[in-house]
Amino acid sequence: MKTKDKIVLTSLELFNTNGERNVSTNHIAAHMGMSPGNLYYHFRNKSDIIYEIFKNYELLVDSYLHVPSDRPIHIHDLISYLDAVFNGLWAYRFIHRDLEHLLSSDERLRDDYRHFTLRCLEGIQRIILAMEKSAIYRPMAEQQRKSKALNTWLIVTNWMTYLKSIHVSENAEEALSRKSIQHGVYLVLDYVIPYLYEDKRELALELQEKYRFDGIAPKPELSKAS
Amino acid sequence: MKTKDKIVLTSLELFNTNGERNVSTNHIAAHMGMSPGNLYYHFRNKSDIIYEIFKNYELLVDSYLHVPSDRPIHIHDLISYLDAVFNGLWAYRFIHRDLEHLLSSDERLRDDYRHFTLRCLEGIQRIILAMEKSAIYRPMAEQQRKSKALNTWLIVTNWMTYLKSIHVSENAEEALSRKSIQHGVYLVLDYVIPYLYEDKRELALELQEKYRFDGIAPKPELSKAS
DNA sequence: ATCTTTTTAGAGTATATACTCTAAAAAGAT
DNA sequence: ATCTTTTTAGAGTATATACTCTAAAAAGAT
Repeated sequence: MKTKDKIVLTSLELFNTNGERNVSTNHIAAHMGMSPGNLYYHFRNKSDIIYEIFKNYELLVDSYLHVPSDRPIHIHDLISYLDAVFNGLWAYRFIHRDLEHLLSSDERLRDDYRHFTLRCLEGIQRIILAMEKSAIYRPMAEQQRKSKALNTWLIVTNWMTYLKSIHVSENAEEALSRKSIQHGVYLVLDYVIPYLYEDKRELALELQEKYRFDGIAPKPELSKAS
Repeated sequence: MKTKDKIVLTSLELFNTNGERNVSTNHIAAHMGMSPGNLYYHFRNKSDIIYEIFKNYELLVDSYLHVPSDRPIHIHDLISYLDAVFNGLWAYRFIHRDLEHLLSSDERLRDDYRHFTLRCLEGIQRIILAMEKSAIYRPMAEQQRKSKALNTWLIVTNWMTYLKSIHVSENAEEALSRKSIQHGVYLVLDYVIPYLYEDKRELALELQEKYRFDGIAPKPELSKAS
């Protein structure tokens, strides 16, 4: 593997575990056992590394957010979408956690991210529409479809941040178990299910159950205020 | 007003407009026309300023997230909750935007925020339950109530970040108009309405309509990928 | 009027960070 | 075998930032 690719991989790993803000270019170089000078031979600056990582993420998401063209869409497709989405979210979790700062320090990323978001929202709407056509979703007005897509987006992109914020320990690795990530799928399904036709609901509820994870809120301790 | 309170106010203002990360203690002092030394006379460090701001926010939210004890709950109460929530969100918007970093650099804040979140989730659940009892919401299982509360929380706390991320300009002030903030109310209502009894839906839809704002996604431009 | 406490200014400092520059080593081409 | 290009190490730098320290001014108490 080329040094350049290794830098991207190492950076992603460090960003994910420590947060972009806490990982300097010196850290990345040190972690790879190379000199800072060398790192800067491969990348002009830190933003370029981040940008390249984002581009990979974009590619990943764009690759799976498609309505099947050769056959009607099925409930299982919905599950695969959600699975894929939350896996991607996990693999690039630093992006949504440090989004604010990333966007404010790189105009190019900001632009791309905006388009990426709009593209995803359109994709979700197309999926909803396809579901309506296969008699899975009840038909709805365009405005409603928009709201559904947006709410779904908000839930999905905030899931990582929520999980990190709710856990006691600073150390993300133990807190953010695979299981707790998957509970995101459960939540989105909870949002989706009321709009399904009655005959599909049972299957959906069954599938949903596999994603449930109750160990999220760590302590059932009594809260201070009412 | 005491200098200490002025520091808190100025900091909140600067954090909101520029993001906590981009506002140094030197900036705050300069913006107030005072010396850094003076600022550090009033606050031991930057974290203490942030902590005090958070405590104010906590107080604000805790003050309105209550089920009325003397009368049954009404749909209008729901609207007031949402109005209050989004106003609070706006007034302290830097918190949810820079949450990740704030929590990772202050253990005390981290703990308090966790409790705050759990408290809010419980509050939302209590409101849902009260709505069920006043024959507004259809009755649901506890697990479902939990999911609803959590999804609502995710939508609400991500709304600010979404708005900032989707706008072209770096300058938040023009992008984040009062109107676009309010669209968050519209979205949450969209989530809520299907669970209402039929006879309440029309009123809810009417109330919802006032919060609609279509100018969110700035350009209807064609996206690059399908 | 004098003493004490609070508040302020302003210069200064340690540290981290993103990034540069130069020279040497390694790899590749013919 | 020699030349050219790519890759690397390592020392160094400018800058921002959070925070400290000291001395003086202002405010308050009696």
